[in-house]
Amino acid sequence: MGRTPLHPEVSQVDLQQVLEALVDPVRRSIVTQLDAAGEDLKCGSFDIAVSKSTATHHFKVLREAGLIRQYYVGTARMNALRRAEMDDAFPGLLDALTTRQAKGR
Amino acid sequence: MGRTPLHPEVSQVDLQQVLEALVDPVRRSIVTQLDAAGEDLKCGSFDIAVSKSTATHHFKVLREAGLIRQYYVGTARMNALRRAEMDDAFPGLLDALTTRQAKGR
DNA sequence: GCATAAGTACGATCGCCGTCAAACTTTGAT
DNA sequence: ATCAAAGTTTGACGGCGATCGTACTTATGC
Repeated sequence: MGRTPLHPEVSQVDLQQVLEALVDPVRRSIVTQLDAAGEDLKCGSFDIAVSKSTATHHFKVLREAGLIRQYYVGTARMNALRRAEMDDAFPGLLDALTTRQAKGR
Repeated sequence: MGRTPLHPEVSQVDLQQVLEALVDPVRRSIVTQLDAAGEDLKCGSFDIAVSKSTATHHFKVLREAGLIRQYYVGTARMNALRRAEMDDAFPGLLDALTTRQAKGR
């Protein structure tokens, strides 16, 4: 497995790429689950209804958009929401999507 | 032409539909131009690099997502940003996209 | 009435994106 | 050493959406 995956600086990511990442319901669900958990989660512990290979794809898109940071712990790949950095680069965006109001709708 | 086009209540629109509308750069540009103008604009006065039929399609998507309200004035179709209603339904979302910071990136 | 302006409606095309299965890799446990 | 667990990689497939041109509709102005 690739030792440490590539992570962009959030300053290198543009709004377009972030929105393309967040428009997919599976990926947005990953983000909200991470936000709700308040801790890093391994890929396998998300509640998403897709195959493993599809999940890998979604995590990659989120990582390349600067939304999550990934690192290995044994065989497990952990996922961390890059909240502070995203809030700094795109103020209010994640807030607008992780509100209970937003998740309900 | 259809006299008065259909407009959903914002309460009938879900976040998924709004994001799908806003993820397209042409449509997001329409929204930011409306926001910057601070007044209603006719379809023809937007700075977008697509054909008229494509433009019609984009305005329809924005209208059905509850983002704009359309009405006729003569042969011109006017477009109004439904700011207050969207802010009420999805707090902070439009703010996050119309910030100068967001537009620059 | 006629021409022009401003959009709309309708197909058709084309590329991208989400999806999966299958084969593979790496790590940890027995 | 083997085996299982957890992801990754690759290739293929299918559907949806952005785009355009053409033909059509409606209103305004002369």
